[in-house]
Amino acid sequence: MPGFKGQATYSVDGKGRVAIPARMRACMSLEAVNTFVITRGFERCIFAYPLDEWQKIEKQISELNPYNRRHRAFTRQFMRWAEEVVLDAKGRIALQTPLLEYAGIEKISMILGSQRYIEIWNPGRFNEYLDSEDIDYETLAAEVMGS
Amino acid sequence: MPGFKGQATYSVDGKGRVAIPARMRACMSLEAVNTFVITRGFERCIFAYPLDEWQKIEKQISELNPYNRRHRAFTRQFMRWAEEVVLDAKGRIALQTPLLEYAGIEKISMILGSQRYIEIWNPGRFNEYLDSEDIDYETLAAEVMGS
DNA sequence: TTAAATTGTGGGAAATTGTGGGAAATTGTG
DNA sequence: CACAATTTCCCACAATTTCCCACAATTTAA
Repeated sequence: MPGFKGQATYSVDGKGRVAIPARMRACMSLEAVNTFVITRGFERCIFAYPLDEWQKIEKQISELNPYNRRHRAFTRQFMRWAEEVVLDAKGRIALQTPLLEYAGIEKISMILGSQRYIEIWNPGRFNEYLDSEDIDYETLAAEVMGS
Repeated sequence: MPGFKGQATYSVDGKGRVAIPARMRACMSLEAVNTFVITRGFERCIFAYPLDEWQKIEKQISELNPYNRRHRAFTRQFMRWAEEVVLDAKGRIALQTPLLEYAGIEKISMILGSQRYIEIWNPGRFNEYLDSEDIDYETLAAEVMGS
């Protein structure tokens, strides 16, 4: 099970459809049955989980205690933005308006493979993110992966 | 058995009918036989459980001790607002006046998927809830799902 | 280097979904 | 038993979504 890799800049058409790059589609397992769950991601982008990966997360959510106020709050926030979408015959998914607004995406989107999931960004916003977050590749690597 | 997800803003007509979004209807198991149990929810919204899910909860309630005063109190409060409703041909359910009043719903309702059940809110009240409850998505996630 | 296959883009037609309202059936009341 | 009020069932319409086809660009194969 290889993770999602690579990046691409694709157009978003009038119906909110975005193509998922073929080489990323090729990484999906059969259990995902050509289905993604898209939702609000961190840093204002859209996350797209292949169905089988999403189900692992949802299982954790289902084990929370619904009589605990904070657990309820999290379940609501987590689930209400999520949406199951199936690839069409041309390998595209449809993104609903609320998610597009959240991510500030209009005509153009940037698609990143990020191991277990795919990220969909407004290209400009992604560059701002790179500038704002103090990301020096080597420093970051040492901090996160270093001893 | 995927949980309910997504959100929608739908109208409530003069007869108190609300459509359940098609995406959510698709999540119901066959055992639910197109039936929901609606009741008072927490945070002043309406909860709608698919019948099979409700039955699991009712089973837990049935195991409470009827000779314990607090258990009796909880059982009363839990059961007396509950109502079985069947989807009509267009995928709607009818909400009775007492529940609509409890949730403060008039013309417009907000419908949230929340894993095991669906929530129906007055949209304004939902926003107030978001403001009042301290909900920063990332903070909440860390708190509930562990660091 | 050319031909064939695949991939990304767009749009029209068909099916589904959400909304509202009227008529028939049911219920409760006097 | 009759009447009013409510609920259920059914139909019509508009909006949206889904499905399908055409075409251009790119990649792969010969």
